Amino acid sequence: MTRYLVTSALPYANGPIHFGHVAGAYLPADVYVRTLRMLGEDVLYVCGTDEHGVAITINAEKAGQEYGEYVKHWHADIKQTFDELGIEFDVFSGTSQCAQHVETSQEFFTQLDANGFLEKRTTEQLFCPKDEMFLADRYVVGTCYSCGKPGARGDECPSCGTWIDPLQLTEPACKLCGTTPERKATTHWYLDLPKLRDAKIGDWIQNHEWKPNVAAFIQNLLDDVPQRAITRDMRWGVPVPSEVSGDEQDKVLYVWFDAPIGYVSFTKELMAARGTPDAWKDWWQSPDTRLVHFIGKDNIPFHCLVFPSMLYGVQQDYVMPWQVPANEFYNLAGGKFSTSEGRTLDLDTFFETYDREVTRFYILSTLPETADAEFNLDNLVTLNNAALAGNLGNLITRVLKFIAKNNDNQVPQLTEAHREQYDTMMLTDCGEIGDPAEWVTQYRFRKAAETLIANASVANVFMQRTEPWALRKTDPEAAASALNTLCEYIHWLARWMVPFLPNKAQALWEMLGRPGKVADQPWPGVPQRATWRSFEGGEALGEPAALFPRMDAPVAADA
RNA sequence: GGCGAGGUAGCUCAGUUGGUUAGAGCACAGGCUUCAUAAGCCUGGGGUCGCGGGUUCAAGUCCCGCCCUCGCUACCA
Repeated sequence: MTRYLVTSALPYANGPIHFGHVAGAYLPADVYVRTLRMLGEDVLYVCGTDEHGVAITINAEKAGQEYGEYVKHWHADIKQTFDELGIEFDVFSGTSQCAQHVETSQEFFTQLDANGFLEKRTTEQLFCPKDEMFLADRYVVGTCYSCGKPGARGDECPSCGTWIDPLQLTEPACKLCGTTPERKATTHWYLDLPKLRDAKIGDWIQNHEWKPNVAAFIQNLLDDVPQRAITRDMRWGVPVPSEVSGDEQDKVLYVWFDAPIGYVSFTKELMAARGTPDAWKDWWQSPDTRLVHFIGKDNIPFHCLVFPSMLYGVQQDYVMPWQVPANEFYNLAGGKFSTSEGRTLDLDTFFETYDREVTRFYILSTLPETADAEFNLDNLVTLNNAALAGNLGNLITRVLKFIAKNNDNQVPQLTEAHREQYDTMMLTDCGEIGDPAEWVTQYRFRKAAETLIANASVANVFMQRTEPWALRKTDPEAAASALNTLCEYIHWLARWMVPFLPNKAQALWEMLGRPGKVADQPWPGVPQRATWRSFEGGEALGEPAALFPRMDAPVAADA
């Protein structure tokens, strides 16, 4: 049986997560997973924080915290944001916390080495004699040899954008203590991407079907793949396995090497917790698995080239990615979200004013699927008032309050004589609009959200045409039948809403007097004339309430 | 510097492999309705598709040049 193994890019445990991340990799994945589950598919959704790397050690030291303490803080912070937005993983671990991660990463490294896909090389690097450590990447600062300006980092000059070779920096200095570093030889391992490309990955990439924006991105990727160093001289990280390292001391796997392996080790952790420690193989080493990576576009090279190369290179029948529905970037009205530049929203304050699920729906409606898009508060308010409050929400209250007032809050009776006419009226338009899930499975989430609203609109038209408020005076049976039909349709909408608005869907479910969790219902698909009705008439309804209060226009931003 | 994306109605955006009068939502105007969250329904106005060339019977859609905006550049999706 087909299995869907869904991952979202591991967020870096170095700061709060923002809507840009949410829109890029997490919210679409969550909607996808919820939809597949209701469709009856076997799905596993894996994520966790990426907790190694130089940026974390620098910032933890600045904050005066232990590395482990530092990443746990951000792990919890990030997890809370996901909880607030209703993003639910099967496992949300972390690369420094997961018990299986070190062993799994080391196995990858050892196997790649044994299979001839690693190369060991010795080069000169900068070493700080005072701190007694090699100055990897951003641990070294200096004057740019290209533009002559100070402030260049060991990897890149922020002034002119030149990709820096730290050995050539003018007046290099240790970022921690300012000491002038010296050159010292060090040995590292390199992932032989050219060899992996020629062995398999090149053909695989060429022949794989990618989402259009992904295909455009990776087109030139293969021509000039370099070998990449996958080890670093530091202590925070997964140690290079001793059987390979030999005499080399204090070397860890480079963070981008061990991070994606987290997808595998977190799966192992989950299965171990479930008491079936070998079950991870059913997901990672089975031809029945469809591996789907949700990422932002900056992660395309990793997930389309590097990680597949690693999965192939260990030669243990790992699955290759099935789809990589990468999104473009989601900006904050006018510029990008950036924690470091203060272009960000304080989510705690934000959620005091703006409903979480409305926010979730707005982000889904504006996802950067094909091009960069932006988050705009005015548009969020407009979407809420027009589509959610005016269309979907008002449909629900106008029908249910009418029934509460005039039919003792019970589902009105359908008279057989009216069934065909009302089925036709309701289902013809709805059939043309179609099933939101069909768009979800094509990763067209904006279109899916739009389809949900368009379907609600069908019922507003139905009510306008049948006019039950007038009809009940002239033909009560017809009026009851029309209202019965509207109840059926809202019953349908409640299930369609689940992936997009999970809590609102549940609230609606209860207003309809339905027991249990709506998320446990099977996906209803497009209503079919012969089978779509399920109310007998006479069922007690719950208390009708407005699901989507109107919002006031936001106060003009002081930006 | 390298790479990439985008410039389509007032606003936010759709526009498959080039093919009849360029679409949606919001906003705006007029009409209808009163069950409902000043909500709903119907109709309408509004665009020489960034600029200049080219290919073609036919281009928003392909090619060349230019202008503008933005992003990435491997440790912020």
